[in-house]
Amino acid sequence: MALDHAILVSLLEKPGSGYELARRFERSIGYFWTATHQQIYRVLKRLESEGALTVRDVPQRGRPDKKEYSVADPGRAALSRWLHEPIEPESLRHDLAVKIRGAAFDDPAALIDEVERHHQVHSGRLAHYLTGELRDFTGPDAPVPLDAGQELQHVVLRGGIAYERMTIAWLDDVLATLHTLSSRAGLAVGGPSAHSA
Amino acid sequence: MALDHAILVSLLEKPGSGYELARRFERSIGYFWTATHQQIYRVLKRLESEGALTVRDVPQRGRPDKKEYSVADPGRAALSRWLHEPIEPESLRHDLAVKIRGAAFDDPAALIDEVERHHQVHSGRLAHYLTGELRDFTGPDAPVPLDAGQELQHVVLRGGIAYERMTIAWLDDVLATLHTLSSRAGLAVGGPSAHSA
DNA sequence: AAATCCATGTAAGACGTTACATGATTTG
DNA sequence: CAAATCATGTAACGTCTTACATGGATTT
Repeated sequence: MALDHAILVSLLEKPGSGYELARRFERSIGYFWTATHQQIYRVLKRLESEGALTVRDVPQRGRPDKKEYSVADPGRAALSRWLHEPIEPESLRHDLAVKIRGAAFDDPAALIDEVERHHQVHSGRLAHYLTGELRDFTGPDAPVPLDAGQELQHVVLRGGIAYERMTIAWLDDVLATLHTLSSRAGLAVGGPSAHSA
Repeated sequence: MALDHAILVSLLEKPGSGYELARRFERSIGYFWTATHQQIYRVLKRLESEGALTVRDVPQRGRPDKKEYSVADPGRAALSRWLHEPIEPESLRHDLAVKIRGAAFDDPAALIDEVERHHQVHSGRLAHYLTGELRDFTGPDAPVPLDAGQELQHVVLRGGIAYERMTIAWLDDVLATLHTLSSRAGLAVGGPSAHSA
């Protein structure tokens, strides 16, 4: 289960509360793993009961107290064990691709808006990643040289950037295909004036 | 739930048994959605009980009988409804990226073998996709012109090909980063002969 | 006054994985 | 004769998602 390990890595990078972890999963860690706060709270509890984490109650003024979790030695050891185990290359689950193949049995043109919406979302993510890259790794305020942890974070971020660029190019390809098919649909072999069923 | 819809699309493309679907999920549909035979049998039963599918018992000689499922009108309607609903752009779950970030707290060089193994798997998938593309869409035996369904299958396959190419390039980047870090680890600022802790 | 943020949680249900089970036929 | 292929399923368990619930502080 990689959620355990993703949480351990994130807490090693910086201790924090369940709420803070949930925010990180919307940002940097979220580039490659998603989780909701419900999942996170459950796993934090389990990892603490297993001794992998320690908690510290942090009272706050004007805010609910928070529980700050840190990685304990057994947690670090469990992570290290996992790092040395081989894992399966992941398999995709891509709803949009199911839709595209399904469109053959419906109206392909009806998918155009949906694909354009996905295009916008991915363009937004790319812009966000590029901003983060400039801020943390390649801009004038970035540390020089980067330490090992930062180099590794950077190469993961480059993966996210490459993924978004590839996806955007593919969505352009999909849009071109859908446009071709819908203009083709109006035409029979003899030309625009041909009879239709 | 996209497994329902992936099964409906696959059965619209060609009716078949649970076993045959499981094989397809290892191949063409599996480019973008995975499922095991246990999941498939459960969903087939449910879809049939809901009236979305019809079954036909096909006796076979020297083999267990099979149940051939086809999509009924309510199933087609359910698929069409889903096609017109917006879906969320998917979020990644990439174990290897978790490992790469985790490597900062362990030995980055220990990841090299694992990354090379993933590289090989993705290279194999790419070769497999390219073979399929040549056979079905771009080679001399492919139909000309392709119909709408084939064009849509092809654009999805192009997505799989782009994904594998992007991933392979990224894994090269990861390997270069890991090699740089492990050669750097042996060196202190003053050069190879510097003292170590 | 309403919405959003911080901060934590419970509960129910859907979904997915792994292991187990059967049995004939074909291939090596 | 052993292993793989075809074909279907059950059971148990683990994970993930969605909805519900609370309550003060801050922002609009």
